[in-house]
Amino acid sequence: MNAPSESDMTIGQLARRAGSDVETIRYYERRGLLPPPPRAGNGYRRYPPDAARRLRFIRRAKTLGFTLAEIGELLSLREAGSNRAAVKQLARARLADLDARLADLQRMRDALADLDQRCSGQGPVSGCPIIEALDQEKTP
Amino acid sequence: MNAPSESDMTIGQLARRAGSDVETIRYYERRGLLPPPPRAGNGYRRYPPDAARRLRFIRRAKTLGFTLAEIGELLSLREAGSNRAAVKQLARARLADLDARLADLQRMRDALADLDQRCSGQGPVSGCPIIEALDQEKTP
DNA sequence: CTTGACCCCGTAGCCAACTCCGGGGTGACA
DNA sequence: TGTCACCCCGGAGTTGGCTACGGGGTCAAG
Repeated sequence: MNAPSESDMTIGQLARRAGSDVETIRYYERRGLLPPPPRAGNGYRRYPPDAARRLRFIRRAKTLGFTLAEIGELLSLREAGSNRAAVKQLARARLADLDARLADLQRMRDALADLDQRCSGQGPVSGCPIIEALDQEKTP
Repeated sequence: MNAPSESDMTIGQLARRAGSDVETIRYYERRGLLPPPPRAGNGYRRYPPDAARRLRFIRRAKTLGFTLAEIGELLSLREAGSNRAAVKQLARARLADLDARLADLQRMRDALADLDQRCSGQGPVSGCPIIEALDQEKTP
């Protein structure tokens, strides 16, 4: 059993099918996100069709902001058939992190947009609201 | 002239006064953000009082999201006494970058918040909306 | 005279997620 | 037989902004 199947792919074929990159796939394997596939006689990796599914899982999880470590956890959870609570906990942690980063960036954006609006863009640097804001203590 | 002044600081004093760190100051010097200060007879750096001002400039610019490279540009612009337009251009570029990152994070956040809300947190992983969303093609 | 805080230097390590390099084997096609 | 795309591997390099390390000098207090 487990004979090489017609539908198996090389790493390049997998990369194309999953919209990924050969080096990235090898990297994920080193990281433990992808199980080492069986090898053909020449040493080439031979991927079963569902390897593409796993790769796409990783890609989608990345678009939600999960780190590779977290994605590894998600994949384990899925395989272990464990409780949904663990998944939700991971999502919650990621959500909290996203909210924190959003708040930080939003604060930057608002402050900078305000300065940008107040800077005419004309005349010498001295007196420029942007430079002045950076230069001196804020007088609240 | 340029004799060591009473008000000069060692690097540690500067760090405390500017709310920074000794190692960070030396790093900024290597990066070219801070000019190499004159040295005392024992080789110690001796900073004039306005070094703290420059350090605080850097710190504030960081809170607006500028990179150290951009902060270096801002400092040069300030010293060169050049046109305000260059400053505004830097601010605009930073603003555009912040907006892009905000949009990206916001998209992640919304998608993840939606999944989180739809996941009961109870029961087995199979059927969990979060895992399912990652697992299969979106059906549009 | 010793302790401890401070200072000097160059270099290496850290984080994430790749990305590239060099050197070498494999396989389909002309 | 050549050539070209593909595959293998281990290891180093990239980005940004620090942070740590090791080994050594300096200085004021006690």
